[in-house]
Amino acid sequence: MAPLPAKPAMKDRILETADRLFYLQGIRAVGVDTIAAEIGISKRTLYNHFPSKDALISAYLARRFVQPRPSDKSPVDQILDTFDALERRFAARDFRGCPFVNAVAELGGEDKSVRKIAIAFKESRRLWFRDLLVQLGAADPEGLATQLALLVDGSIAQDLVRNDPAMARAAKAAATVLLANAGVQVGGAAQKPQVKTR
Amino acid sequence: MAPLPAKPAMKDRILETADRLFYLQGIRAVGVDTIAAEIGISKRTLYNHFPSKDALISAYLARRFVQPRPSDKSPVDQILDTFDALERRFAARDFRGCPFVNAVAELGGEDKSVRKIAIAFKESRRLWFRDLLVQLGAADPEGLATQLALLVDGSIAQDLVRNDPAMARAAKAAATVLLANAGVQVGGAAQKPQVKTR
DNA sequence: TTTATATTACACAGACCTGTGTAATAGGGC
DNA sequence: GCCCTATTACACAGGTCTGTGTAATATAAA
Repeated sequence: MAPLPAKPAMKDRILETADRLFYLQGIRAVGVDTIAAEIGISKRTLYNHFPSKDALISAYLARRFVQPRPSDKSPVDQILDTFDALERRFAARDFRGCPFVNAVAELGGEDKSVRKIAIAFKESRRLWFRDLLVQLGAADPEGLATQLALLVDGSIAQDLVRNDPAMARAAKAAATVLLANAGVQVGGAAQKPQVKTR
Repeated sequence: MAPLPAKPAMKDRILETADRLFYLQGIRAVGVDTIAAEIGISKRTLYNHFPSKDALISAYLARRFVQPRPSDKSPVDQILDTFDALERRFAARDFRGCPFVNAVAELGGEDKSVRKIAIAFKESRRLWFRDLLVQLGAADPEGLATQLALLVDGSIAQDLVRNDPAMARAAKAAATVLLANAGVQVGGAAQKPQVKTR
């Protein structure tokens, strides 16, 4: 009666490989034959685990949808660490932008399920920022969370094109200013300039 | 001896149509047959004007590389108007992100010429920001120009996924704060808080 | 061993793609 | 009229892609 007979090996291997190839080379650019050949299995086996390439694409994106794990660091450190982590990922040779943005870009807005999971991912990241900002007592946590998300996605898009990890540092610098302006004590002394934005 | 016999009609029509289809549906998703059929010409005619699809792709991206025209508005208005223009484009139904970012995302970083023109475009926009910031006497115009570019690309990526023109307003609000922090007088009174960013 | 399941090799259908070859045709300038 | 160029229709080569059908084979549990 074991619900999982501990035999998810093949399906996981397929997913891992599809993830790597889809992400690095693009979804349309990678055929199922290529994925199967890379693992060393037959195409038939792949289709025994996933009914179609679309199903594999969905599973790929679902696998990429990971929530940031809880941290015991201070909220402001968690926010700023985001940009340090980005910089590290930019420096890695296998970084190729945001898989959700890339999927929407290459599959088109018509693909409903892809857009849906991409929206869900972006919103979950925004809410993660927002909750931390609420803990910090920042002014307008909703708006500021959106702005931080813009900086994240902006640096990702810029790095995708330019291959320049400095984009993450620029985003962090901007985030620092925005946080300080919202009354969050960041590194140095606290300020409350509250520039009016409209 | 007229250098241009005023007969660029066909080539332009091909480019216009390729631009629209490539941008809206993706480059890989649109075949040359589709483009020719959309114009109502034969595929042979298309290949008489462009030697390959790659050439058409390059021409498409080159056509998208437009410099912002000179304006007599104040530099700060030019900067902030950028985000208003973005919001208007987001609201249009035919907006589908940045064509350069999309091209790099779907064609992969291996395609040298595509990446090259994408980098050139991003850098030209950053320099446009930078020159305006120099005119304004802003602190650290280089860094701030990069940050503004991040906000532009971030809002574009977010809108591509979410279809939400409010992303442009959020970017504008963030830009306003960053400008004020750099000592630029924006709408209300000037401030010089100068949050230290490292 | 027997039985059930997973996997394999391999061919193939049907579609789509880029790019070319060719001979007929249209249309404007002289 | 004549000539030149652009365009057309159309077939086709050669490639890739997704997805299926099938019969043989491995593997592991009973």
